[in-house]
Amino acid sequence: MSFYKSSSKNRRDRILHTALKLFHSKGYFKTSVHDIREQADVSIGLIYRYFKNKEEIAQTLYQEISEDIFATIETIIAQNANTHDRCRAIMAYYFQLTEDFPELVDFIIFARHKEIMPSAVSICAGKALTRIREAIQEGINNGEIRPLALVVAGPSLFGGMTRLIQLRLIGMVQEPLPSLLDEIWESAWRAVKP
Amino acid sequence: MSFYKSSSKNRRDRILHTALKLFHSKGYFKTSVHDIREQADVSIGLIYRYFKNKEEIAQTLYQEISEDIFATIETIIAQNANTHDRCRAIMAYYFQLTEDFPELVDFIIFARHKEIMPSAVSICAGKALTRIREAIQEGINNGEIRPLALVVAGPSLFGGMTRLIQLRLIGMVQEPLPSLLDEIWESAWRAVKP
DNA sequence: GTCTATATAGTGATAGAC
DNA sequence: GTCTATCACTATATAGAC
Repeated sequence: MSFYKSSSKNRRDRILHTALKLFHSKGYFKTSVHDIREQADVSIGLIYRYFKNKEEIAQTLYQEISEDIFATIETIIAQNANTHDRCRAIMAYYFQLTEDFPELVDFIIFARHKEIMPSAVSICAGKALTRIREAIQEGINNGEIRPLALVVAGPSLFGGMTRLIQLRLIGMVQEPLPSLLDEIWESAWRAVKP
Repeated sequence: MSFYKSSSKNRRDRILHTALKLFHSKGYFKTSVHDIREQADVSIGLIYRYFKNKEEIAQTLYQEISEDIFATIETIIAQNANTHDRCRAIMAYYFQLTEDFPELVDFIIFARHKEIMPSAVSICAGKALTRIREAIQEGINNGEIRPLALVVAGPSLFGGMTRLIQLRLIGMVQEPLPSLLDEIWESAWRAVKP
């Protein structure tokens, strides 16, 4: 479906794919449009035909990736019956995503969006994150999770995961994340279960 | 002691202080040396007399702040007798630091150091973080913490805190963090206690 | 120590041919 | 749709006076 899943022949997708790779390896601000041009093997003119400017490349990236992740989260929630199973499946999904597409996770979770896309309207939340919070709230309401403020329950459940992903991305964790899932999930759930 | 604690008359400290403020509000890459010049009310020439280049400003910032934080962590560890009390005090410290000097915490924890300071030698770890990890390992060894891999225990204990700080910095948490300390600490400790 | 003025290079973005 | 050539600007960094 998305530009990052196939090494697209489609030129627009190739631009996006290349941009994401470079944003990850060099950082957004150190990546020039000329860098993208060179690596994607297209012309400057073509890039500016598809995207108004560099920021719009980042915005497109953000939107398309967010959409994909959100869809998966929805599916996971639909396929699992309770908060425990849902959250665990979500964690497994993010871990696998990090192994398969590290540059994608880096961009969507750890990029400084306000800095990169100042003109975008408050995306910092992200649809997926909102959906996850709703699921947690439901768990609190029905007693699966002990009565915590939502603002605390979220970080309690997923803070460890987020930190592990970050450490993995900067090379400070050697183990593939899925191999740590059982252990970190056990911790996360102990933190919030009644 | 440090440049950020007093609104220094010292010009070098004023440059550092101003740079940190701007790195936080605009981001490192969108802050030009001329911006720093203007806000700090000094000349370009003076900035380049004290610092080789823009990156060295960031490095100095990182080093001096790290040093301060590390010293505090050492003190906290010395003043508390066990892992539980030490880690809780560390969490309280970071929360208070975030309220008092948000731009400092933002820079030291969430800046993309590899991107900003590519020529610096592997600072991503940070002395303070290493020290904290040692304290956790000690807790695992003496049975205060259940037998977890260190790579999992760290994020389990402090992942929630880190995430809360991040959310607070981007304005998605309204409550002052110290008011959430009891609740998040309870979660953190439940996650790792035997 | 502190300043102003300037060199240099690279970046985002456009124009216009094919 | 796709390309090349080029503009206008900004930013880093230096030179050299006081």
